Amino acid sequence: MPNNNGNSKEPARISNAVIKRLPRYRRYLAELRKKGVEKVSSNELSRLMGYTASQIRQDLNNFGGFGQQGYGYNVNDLYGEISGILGLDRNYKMVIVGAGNLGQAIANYTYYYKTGFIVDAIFEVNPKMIGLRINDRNVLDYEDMVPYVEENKIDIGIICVPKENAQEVADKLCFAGVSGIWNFAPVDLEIPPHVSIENVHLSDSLHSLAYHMSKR
Amino acid sequence: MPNNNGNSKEPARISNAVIKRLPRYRRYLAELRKKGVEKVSSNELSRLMGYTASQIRQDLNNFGGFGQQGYGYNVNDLYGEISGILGLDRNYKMVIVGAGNLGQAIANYTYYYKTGFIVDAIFEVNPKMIGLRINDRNVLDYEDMVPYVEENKIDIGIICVPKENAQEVADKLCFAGVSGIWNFAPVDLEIPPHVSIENVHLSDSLHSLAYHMSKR
DNA sequence: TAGATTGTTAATCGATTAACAATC
DNA sequence: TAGATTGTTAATCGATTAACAATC
Repeated sequence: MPNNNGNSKEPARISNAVIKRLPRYRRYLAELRKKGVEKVSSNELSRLMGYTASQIRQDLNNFGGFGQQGYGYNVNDLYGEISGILGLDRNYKMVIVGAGNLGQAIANYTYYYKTGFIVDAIFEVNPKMIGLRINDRNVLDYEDMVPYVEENKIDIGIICVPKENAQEVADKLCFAGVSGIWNFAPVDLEIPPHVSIENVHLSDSLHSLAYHMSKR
Repeated sequence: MPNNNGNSKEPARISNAVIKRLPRYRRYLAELRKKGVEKVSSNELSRLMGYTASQIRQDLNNFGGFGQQGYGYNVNDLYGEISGILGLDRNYKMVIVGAGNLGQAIANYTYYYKTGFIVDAIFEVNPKMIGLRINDRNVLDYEDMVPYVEENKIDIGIICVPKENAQEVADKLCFAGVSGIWNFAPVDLEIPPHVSIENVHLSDSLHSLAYHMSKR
């Protein structure tokens, strides 16, 4: 039964540390599944992933008792449960804003599409690009973004514009009704509380790599 | 004076949580500097960044007493100190492995170049791409990667190949002597202890966005 | 049944926050 | 000097690990 703090209506608040580990669990379970492994114990997962067995059991028990004493966890079932917890049992409609290098790279990825994240269109201000097609999606005029997002019930806006314009784009996307923003601009954006945001700060990532490299 | 656990030779081990915040401090300080702001207190930074003033002072004091009682922190100086701590006071030579969408996108970024991260070459297995130029860099044969990395004293290898090939690429890069790996493949790589690794797991990022979106 | 392994409580560890003396 | 704000110690909070009874 899900741990819900003794209140049978409200689910317990899950810490961000746990949430960040879920996609990783899912990757390892996908791997095991592909290899035809049927069951896995917290101890085996521990050896594989480097978390303690205790942490693995704690993490999973935030969401329910998916295992069986004396047996372990069924790989397939657990994979399905985690996919469900992550919200991967539905599709997400996305738009990319900014058809520069990064926007194009993301548009050309087929991986997301395969897993239910569907890029619907790409918006751009540069008139030379408007009307082109990238990986079968239309490059549309940024001016038309708000009505498009409204009419097509877009779920996620992917921000691939220079940092100077990122906040304005975020404001428009939120106004138009997205419920998630995937931000690649190297700034922190202000977002209304009902919208989720996930940042991919590539420069921050590179800088922390530099830190670790220089401290040796 | 740097906090060094009472041992004057060994610097204190800095927690990863702190290190991950450093690039963000640096971004905000860069912003302030650009605006011509001369000094900033932990309280002002707190309001700006959303960390507690106490945490900011603790974080900075891991590395030294950069502030002045009754005054605060000099923006320029602190920016320089943090840049130095991150190891951004030198250049890094990099190679990209994999000239697909992501590899090309990274090659086309000029931002890294400006800040001392220099893409030297791009390696690819596809013979149709070898010999092309992307943003003024040569696309070279993957077969020639190891001697190239050795001869040119490459610091960082950027892995932009499919996940099936990522470990092999990492092994070769480490053998050839890189000291850092920036991994974009959605797998966890085994790396010798003297090499640093930073992962950009885009699918994990998207999946945690999906989690937050579905829990509302 | 006996052995294995979970679910869960308790103990530990580490990170964040609060408080305040030092000092510019 | 008085006021402001740091540097730093102590208190609190939360996350991880250990332990073990429950149970398949």
